[in-house]
Amino acid sequence: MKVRSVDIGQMASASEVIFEALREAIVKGDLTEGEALRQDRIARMFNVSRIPVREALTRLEEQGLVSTQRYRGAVVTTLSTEEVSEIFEYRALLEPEMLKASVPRMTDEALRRARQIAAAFASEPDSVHWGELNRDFHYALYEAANRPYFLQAINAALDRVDRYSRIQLVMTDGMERARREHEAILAACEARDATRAAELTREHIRGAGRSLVDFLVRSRAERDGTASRASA
Amino acid sequence: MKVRSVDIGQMASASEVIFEALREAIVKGDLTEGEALRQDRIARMFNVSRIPVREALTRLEEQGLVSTQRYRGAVVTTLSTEEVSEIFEYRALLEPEMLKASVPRMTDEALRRARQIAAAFASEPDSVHWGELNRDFHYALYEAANRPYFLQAINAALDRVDRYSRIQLVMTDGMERARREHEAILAACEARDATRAAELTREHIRGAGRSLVDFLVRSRAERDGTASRASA
DNA sequence: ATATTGCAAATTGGATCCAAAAAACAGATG
DNA sequence: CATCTGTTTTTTGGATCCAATTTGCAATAT
Repeated sequence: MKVRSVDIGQMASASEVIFEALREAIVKGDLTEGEALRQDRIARMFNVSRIPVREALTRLEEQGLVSTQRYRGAVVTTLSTEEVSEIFEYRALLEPEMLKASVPRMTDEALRRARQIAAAFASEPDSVHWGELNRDFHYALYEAANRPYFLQAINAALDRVDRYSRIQLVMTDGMERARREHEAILAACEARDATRAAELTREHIRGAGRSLVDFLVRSRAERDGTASRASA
Repeated sequence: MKVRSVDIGQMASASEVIFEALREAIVKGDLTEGEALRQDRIARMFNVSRIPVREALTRLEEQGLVSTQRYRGAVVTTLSTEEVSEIFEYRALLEPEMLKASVPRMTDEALRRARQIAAAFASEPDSVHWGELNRDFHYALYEAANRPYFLQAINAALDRVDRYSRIQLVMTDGMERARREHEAILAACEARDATRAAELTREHIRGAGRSLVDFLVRSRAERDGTASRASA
């Protein structure tokens, strides 16, 4: 009898493992902006040579999560407030369009899943899994649009600003507000009102962007202020 | 006397050179879809080891220009008609927005440059530099918007579909039509009518997308037809 | 004390070598 | 003849080694 082997998912390559680990660490904010990523150190952490580490860093650079200078190594990218603002404008353009395409095609099953995730938001007001849930929620809404390129673009944008969003969410009332807005967007989807869902999404993103930029401007001004006082 | 060294632009790394060369070859269509990219062969072409070649291929994969399978190497990406269509929708969303932001900020100098490039279109109906000119034209129009992330996103999308566009342009009346539409967009910019310029751009891209997808569907159907006849 | 110069250490980019996997091929078997 | 099987060849992923460059630091000069 032929036993179909179960190895559907290939054993991941070393560089893949490292790439995913670093990517998650950066997105979640465990690696802070400006932090240097030494090839040798990372290689030892994973018990591999520097070669797969370099491949992972190359990919991260291509995604804009780290920036490297020749012979000087890689550091976690720091986004200026202008860049954060631009990325939110970008999301505010793409995501409503995505949702508009998705709503007419969403199955009841997809709506149920989205509602389930929305419920999880309410029950878990701590921010540990917030980013994860946020992704899942948006993914559940956008999935039916069946636009892989759009989805990838949206995810890339999310990756870049996620760590900033997380900081802001816990420091302000952002979490409660996001929960309410998600609820409204989901309700519009359930009512099959694509236009309204898109409009709400646009405002949701614009609002989140504004308050994040605001938060960054203030906290950076303060930091620079104390820094200059300290150095003076 | 202090002589400021002149090496403003660092000597490019080997992987950078290879990356740019392969990228251009793929975008221009010199490397055709599905073509295998052997590390060893490329390494010998550039007189380097496989290491910088692998870095270049990793970057190309991250940009979606090649796709690799573990232990099986890299091939130039083939886009389905659905993917081409989606990328044009994406461009049709981003580029008008970009232009709308750009028009109010365009200097007379920028307009002059754009007009100069538009003139070059007319004088050089051959398609050799068409893609190049097309990029330059759009870049001249979008530059003033001062949105690097949008620009990068647009360029990435252009890179993916450029080689298909080029084929279609020479096979149909696309070149003449594009020239006319560019003229109209530029006129709207010169009249500082951002809304109209954006609308024309959207239709320009939508139209180009439709006719390209149409062209691809037909030429691929024919190819598969002859192929199956040949193999039968 | 501060700026400058000349090593030494740390770090990266690339070359060479080796192991693992896939593809190509040849012979055996139904 | 098609198919299976074992072997050889090709090709990729990763380890180790070396060269080029930057960085840290000490000694010196101003």
